[in-house]
Amino acid sequence: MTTLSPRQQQILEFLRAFIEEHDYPPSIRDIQEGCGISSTSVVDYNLRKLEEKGYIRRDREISRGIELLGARGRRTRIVEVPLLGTIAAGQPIPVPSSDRWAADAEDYVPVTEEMVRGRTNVFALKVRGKSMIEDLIDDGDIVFLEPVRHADDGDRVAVWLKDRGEVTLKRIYRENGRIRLQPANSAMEPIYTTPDNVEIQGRFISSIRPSE
Amino acid sequence: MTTLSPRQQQILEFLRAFIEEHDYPPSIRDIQEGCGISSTSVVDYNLRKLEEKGYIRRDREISRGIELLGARGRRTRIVEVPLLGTIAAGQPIPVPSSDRWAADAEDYVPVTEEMVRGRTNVFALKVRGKSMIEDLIDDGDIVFLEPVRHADDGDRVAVWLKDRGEVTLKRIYRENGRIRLQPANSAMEPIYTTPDNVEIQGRFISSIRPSE
DNA sequence: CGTTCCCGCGAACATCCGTTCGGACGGCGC
DNA sequence: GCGCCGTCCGAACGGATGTTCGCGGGAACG
Repeated sequence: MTTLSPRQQQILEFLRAFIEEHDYPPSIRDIQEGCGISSTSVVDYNLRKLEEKGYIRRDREISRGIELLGARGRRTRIVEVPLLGTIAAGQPIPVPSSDRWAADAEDYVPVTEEMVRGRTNVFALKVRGKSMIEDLIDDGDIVFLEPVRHADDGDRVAVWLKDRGEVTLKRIYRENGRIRLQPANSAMEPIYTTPDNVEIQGRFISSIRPSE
Repeated sequence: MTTLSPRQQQILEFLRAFIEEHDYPPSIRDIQEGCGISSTSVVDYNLRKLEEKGYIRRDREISRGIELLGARGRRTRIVEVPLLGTIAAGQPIPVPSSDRWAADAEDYVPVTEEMVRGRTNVFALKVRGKSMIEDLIDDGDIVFLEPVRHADDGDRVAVWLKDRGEVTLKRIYRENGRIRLQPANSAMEPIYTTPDNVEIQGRFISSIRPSE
């Protein structure tokens, strides 16, 4: 990335501070005053430079049409993932449909779009228990799942066990007519059951660990 | 919180969508067109209502001077954390100073501010090896550290071992005059050394697991 | 029916604001 | 010197934008 003149650094820093404070970008004249510049054209000139170099994006002819870009000229968006409940809770988790998939979410988890790996309709569950500890999923972690009905052997999936009326996160394996739900915890035994007793609710995408 | 008229809900929703798309608020006339309203004064009227009811904040006389308030409006900010290198690399990692703390970063990791727990000057390192696997930090994970020089017993810290010319992530314990660097991996032995051989570079805050 | 209140409409106004243009200053290479 | 280039200056133009005001329709109420 190209180098910035002192004035450009100053303007960039002012942009950050201004947006941080106001939640909307400054006008050219705001920048002018804030940086002690004597003419608006100087601001315009340097903003063009900053745009060429990929630090900002401008919408021409539009007041305050300045958008700060990230490190490599990219813009990281935030996805609000609905937190639908706890996994291993006694209640089955309603699987979201795509139209009103988040209507009954208690809460939302804001994460960078990288966490959902480009998937759509991702939902989140809070993990209870340590049954997946060897897959590095701890008690209290939040897991992100994509709503799928089918999974491959070895996938980490949230399944609803009909006879137990319970949803659990396990690795799934099909073994000659029956289903093995394998915890990632050597102290725990797998669950064996039949295909008609399980309903796959989602496949594991990623997880985060909330503040300790 | 008071109830909103359909028009006010419509405007509020438009505000959210517009800001999400542009990163700056709409003008009155943007709202007018976007909501199919025939007069700017109607927009102004309803914006006043929204401000009275506490959904937005307005800066008078300032174009696009609208700020979204409230839980759903509160924007989660993104922090660009400099990725300074790999931990357990052969090279000591230069600890950033607060003024030019990120000048030599190879890359930046965008994360929600929750990941840095409100700390400032946080930096990131990519983990190599499984020495902290029982603390749920895997090979390839990215850890976030706050630059500190001192730590308490049991803290997970990045330390520079002077004699090895190496930086490593371990739990630190002081034991009658010497230092024990404890891996979270029962297959590995702790490192014993002397206080003058270690230099604490940062304390563990959180970690993420990049795409698999 | 009259009054009041909420809400919408249209136009006009004053200002805000992005853009442009001519000019100037200083460093650098030829 | 001379030209070129990056940067800055001051002023002006014109469109964008927030604000205001008078007016009207409709619902609720006495």
